[in-house]
Amino acid sequence: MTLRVRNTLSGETEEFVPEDPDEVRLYYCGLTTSDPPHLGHARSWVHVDVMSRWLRHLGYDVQHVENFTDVNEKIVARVGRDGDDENDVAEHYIAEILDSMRALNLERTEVRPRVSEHVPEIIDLVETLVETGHAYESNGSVYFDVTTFEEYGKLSNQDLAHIEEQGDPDERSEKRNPADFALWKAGGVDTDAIERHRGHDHPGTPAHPEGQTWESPWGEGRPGWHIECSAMSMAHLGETLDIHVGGRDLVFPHHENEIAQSEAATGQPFANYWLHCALFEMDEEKMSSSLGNFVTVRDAVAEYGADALRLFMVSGTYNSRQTYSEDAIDEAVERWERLSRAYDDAVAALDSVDAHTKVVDDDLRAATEAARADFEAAMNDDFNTREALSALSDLASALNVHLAERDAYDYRGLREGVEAFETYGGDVLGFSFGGESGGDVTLAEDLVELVLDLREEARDAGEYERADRLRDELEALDVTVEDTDSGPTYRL
RNA sequence: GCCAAGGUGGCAGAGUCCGGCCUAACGCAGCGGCCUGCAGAGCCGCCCACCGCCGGUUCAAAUCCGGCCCUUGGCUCCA
Repeated sequence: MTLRVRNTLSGETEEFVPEDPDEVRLYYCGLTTSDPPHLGHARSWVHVDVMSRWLRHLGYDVQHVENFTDVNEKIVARVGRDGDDENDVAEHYIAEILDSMRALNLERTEVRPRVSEHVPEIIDLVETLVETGHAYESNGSVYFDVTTFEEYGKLSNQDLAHIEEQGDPDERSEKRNPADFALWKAGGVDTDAIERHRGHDHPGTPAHPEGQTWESPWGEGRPGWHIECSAMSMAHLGETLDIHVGGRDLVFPHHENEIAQSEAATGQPFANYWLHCALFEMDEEKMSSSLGNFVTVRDAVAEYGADALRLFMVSGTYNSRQTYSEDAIDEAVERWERLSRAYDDAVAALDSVDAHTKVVDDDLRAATEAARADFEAAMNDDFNTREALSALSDLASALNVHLAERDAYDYRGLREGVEAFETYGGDVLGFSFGGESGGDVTLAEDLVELVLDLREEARDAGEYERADRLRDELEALDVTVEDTDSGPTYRL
């Protein structure tokens, strides 16, 4: 069984073959450090994280690079509100981004390059493009000449002549063609752009915030938007990437331009597989920072927990848009409860069984095998996390049936089921089964158990009214009590 | 207008590239039963879709072909 992926470049699902048989070089277009990360970003993060985890599961050494765009007018627009200067603002949001990533249980990426630390590489790349005739200087700015790259438009499947028609010929008189894009921008920041981004929500900020500029062969200036990803990915992963991932909203112009400038400069394919994550929709429009219709990762994790959120994200496939709503997340919370409960119950049963038991449940073992095979097949089919999740649900059902209908447990069967949960649900989908208990949790557990002892005394005495009141009071504190044959259990 | 991705049950969302096992998965919600002092969880079962519309190909189509309608994304900063 081999991995197949949907490649935006070809429009087809292809067998995945990395350049190096043991390694996968993956680049993901990261965030601009000017706003708090929201669930839309988290959706892509989680999917890329799962892709990377699956590739590791398949045995590849994954080099996963995700950049921070810390040079941008939007950041300058935040100066005075979120920091004293551009770098300060960027640091502020990078800290929040990293916190959010940790909170979502994302695996750490190998390299997290920043634009501000790669200006020399950017200048080198621009110089190469100028020297080879693919770019030209104009009033201290440098533009990529799209007519010099025959394949321009191949990713977004657009005709250059048509793109040219869309451009505003008056917008930049210094460009040769309307579709040419800036590699290097002369002078300081674009004050119009800053005012646009500032909107009306930044009272009290300086009237004319300064943006940092860098020395270049064309004078003082700032890098263009698209060039950074080419320069940084090449710096860390070489001229040809195996996989380039990003949001579907970046296909044009950003990714198209990355291909043009990179391939024009190196003569090599920039990325062999282009994967695009679809977006969240709220009330039939995408969730985005600029529309203001977002929920921050911080708030969502606090309210629903990382596991329910991750489950919500992977309950759609990465390349299909997904509807965001409170109801949809509530469903994910319920699903997560079901999965984690099945796991917890299986582990508890396993702990109670003698490892030398002769009990064998063929149904359970067969169901576990089937779930494993289904999960593998689903992930290999263009990372179909939705199908994978259903395989995990099937496993949960099989374990529940075993626990509910057998009076003697199959040790090996249970152990295999639990291990499958840990491998596929934990290692691959990134759920934290079993939970973790810190000092406060331990104290809370002791207290809950104390209350439960009192409740058992009441129940034994037939004082159900008092017993139920204790249970209700615990429920009000988010402690769910459940009575079982072997005594009460609870979940925090 | 052009490019791209979609339109599947109350909701959500797979399956469509490689037509038949899809009278449509896994779930959530709802209903009934088992279990239980009760509740919850779990288990068993049920309810709800002829897969946007029209036409075509085929022994056979949600899946292929043609046309149309609608939604979203991109063409300006954006995961």
